[in-house]
Formats: sequence, structure tokens, C-alpha cells
Amino acid sequence: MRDPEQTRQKILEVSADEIHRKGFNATSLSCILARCEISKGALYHHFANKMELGYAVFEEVYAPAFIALWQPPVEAEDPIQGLSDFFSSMSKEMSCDELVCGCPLNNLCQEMSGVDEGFRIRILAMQQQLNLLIATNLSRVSSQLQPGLDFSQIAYFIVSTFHGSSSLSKSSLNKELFDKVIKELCRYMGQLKR
Amino acid sequence: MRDPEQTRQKILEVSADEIHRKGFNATSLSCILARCEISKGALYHHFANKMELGYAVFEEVYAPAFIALWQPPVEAEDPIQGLSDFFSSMSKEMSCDELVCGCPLNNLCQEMSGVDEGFRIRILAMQQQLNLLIATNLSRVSSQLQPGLDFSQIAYFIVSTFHGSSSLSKSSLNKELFDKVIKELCRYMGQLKR
DNA sequence: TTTGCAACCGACCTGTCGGTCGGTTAAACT
DNA sequence: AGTTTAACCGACCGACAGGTCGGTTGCAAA
Repeated sequence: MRDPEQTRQKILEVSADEIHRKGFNATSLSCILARCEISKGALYHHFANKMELGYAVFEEVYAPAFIALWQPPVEAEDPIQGLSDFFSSMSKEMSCDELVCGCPLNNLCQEMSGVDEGFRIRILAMQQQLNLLIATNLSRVSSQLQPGLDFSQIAYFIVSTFHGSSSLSKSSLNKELFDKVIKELCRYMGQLKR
Repeated sequence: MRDPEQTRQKILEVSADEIHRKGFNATSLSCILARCEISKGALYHHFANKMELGYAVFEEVYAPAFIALWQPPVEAEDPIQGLSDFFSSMSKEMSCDELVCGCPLNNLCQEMSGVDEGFRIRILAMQQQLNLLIATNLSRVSSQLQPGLDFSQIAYFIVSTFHGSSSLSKSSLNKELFDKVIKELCRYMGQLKR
């Protein structure tokens, strides 16, 4: 009946969802407790405080999910095509509600980077890891790309644009503007090829 | 001695700075009162509540400043060159502290769009106004650009990338990554020309 | 000079937040 | 069966938020 590991996972899962939707500060513990149907004591048995809970959500939920999301398209034979399909499928398959929540990494970056050092270093590490992932896979197929390109620069550019486009859909509440940016992003990426 | 209009302006100015640095929710009225050296009664004499203060800051401080910032580069003879210089000068002339605060419009978009309808519609209107500004000025020089371009799409793309790059500097605490993205953005914009 | 009112003051209110802690329960081991 | 301890409970706490309101002050018109 009692299953501490399951309790912990439930807390992480619910917290991840709440933080994704509302942001870290706007997420209240009482709301998490209600959804998990546990007491405050249970939560504080598993996590020292709200910050540590936030770090755990980042490391055990967001980070793995983030890599699992980006790795397949980037490691495709043709990463340019992989990323184009990846972005395009988002506007098609994601519901408006999901889209409006944005990327958890970018959300936390905006909200927490300037406020908490623990979040900042974790977010930065994740961004650098993603950048390396994209840049190395672009250089892998560099023979098919235009000469003289800075792959790290391009990787940061692509991710920045993607995050910026997520921001747009938050205010427009629909996919239209998001689609526009993604279209142009795909056009840009296509131009990287010879 | 008493100058209600000056008091009001002071409140708006200080609030704009606080909201820019900390975000809307994290900005406390008591902090604004302390910096303005006024009482809570004075603030609530001029503004109905915190939300209305936020709206006033947006409309009377952010929006005019935003237009004043973007209009000159976009309305230059060569808007592509104007925007390139505009972005490049940011990384050179802005201090790290300023850069890390990000664009007030984008910050509020991320924080408030999903939470408050009043903010959302104001932010969206501003984004559309900026988009129109850029798109019309690109079409103005369309004879110098490649054929078949969607100017609105390009305008949203440019702004999205810029906002995304601001996000990057928040976690890295330096200009390096911001510079990288801006460099690539300028390279992209250069390719729009014939 | 008196009067009216906008401008301003600040003590106080209510609600919610993250966090604490003494107590209870269930399960594993001796 | 008795003992220990991790797991969990929930009443309670202080801090601080936004917001209220009766009272005071200064200026301008009558």
C-alpha cells in the first residue's frame, strides 16, 4: 500500500506539469498536494524545500524529456530535414493548449535564471548540451552544407528562434504566428544546404 | 510642492523599471513605494490596483519606448542594414546587466499572456504593430530583395529570434551567446537581399 | 477667511505562501 | 509479539502580499 518511490514520482510528475503551466513561483505547494492527494508532510519528507523540488523536477523530468525530444530529429541521417520535420510536426500535432505552455526549459530560463543561481547553472548546462548536440550533428553532414558555416552559432540561432516563436503563440493563443516563424525557420535551414 | 502629475509619472517610471527587472508578479508595491518615497495611499489614489498600474506602465512607458526604439532602424533607407546595425549596437553598447533584463515586451509576454487577458491583448497588439512596421518597410525596398518573400513571416521571424537570443543571455550572464545569435541573424538578413 | 476637495498618509485587514513539528501509521526485522 | 523506523499526517506559524479606509494636509476658489 505504501510506496514511497511511487509517491515521489507522483510529486515530480504533478509538479512538472504545474510548473510547466504556471511557472515555478506561481506554482503553489498546496495545489500540488491536492492533485497528488497527499499531505504537506509527505512532500517535505521527500524534498527539503520548494527549490529542491524544482531542481529535482528539472533534472529528473525536464532534462531527460528534453533530450529524448531533440535527439531523434537531430541524429537523423539528414539533421536539417529531421529538424524541419520536427518543428513542422509540432504545429500540426500539438494542441493549442500545449503550444501555449511553451518549452519548459525556455520558460524556466526566462523566469528563474536571473533569480536563482541553482536554476541558472542547470538551465545553462542544458542549453549548452543541446547546442553541442545540434552543432556536432550539423558538422557530421558538413560536406552537404555550405562552406564556412559556424555550426555552434547556427545551433544557438535555431533554438533561439524556436523559443522566440513559442513566446508568440502565448499572446496570440493560436498556431498561426508560430507556424509563420517555423515556416521561415525551415526555409532558413534549407538554405544551409549546398 | 504637491504635483500629482509628477507623482504619477514617478510611480510609472519606477514601476516600469521594477517590472522590467523582476517581472510583474515579483514586483511588490512596497518596493515601488520605497523607491518613490510615497505612501500606499498615494499610489492607490492614482491607480485602482496593481493590474491597472501594470496596464498603465505598458501603455504609457513600454509601448512608446518600444516604438521609439524600433522605428528608426526600420525606417532607415535600408531597413536590412538599419536592423543589422540596431542589433549589433545592442551587444556593443548595452551593459551586461541591461542585456540580462531582456525586452520588457517579451518578458511580459512570457509571464502574463497566459494569466491575464488584459495584458495579453495589449502585448499582442504591440507585436502586431511591430510586425506591420517591419513588414511594410521591407516591402518598401522589395525591389532590392529576393523575389517571393513573405514579409510578415520574415518580420515575425526576426523578432522571434531576437527575443530568443535575449533569453539566452539571461542564463549565460554574458553577451557571448547573444552575440552569436545576433551575428547569424545579421547573416540571415543579408541573404534576403538580391 | 473660510470652505471644499484632490492629494496623500499609514495603520490595519485578509488571504496565501513556504515551511515546521509533534504525533500517527504501516511495515520490516528480531 | 515487540520494537524500530521510514513514511506520512495536518494543525499551526511567521512573513509578506495586495488592498482598504478613516484621517490629515495643502492649495485654490468663493
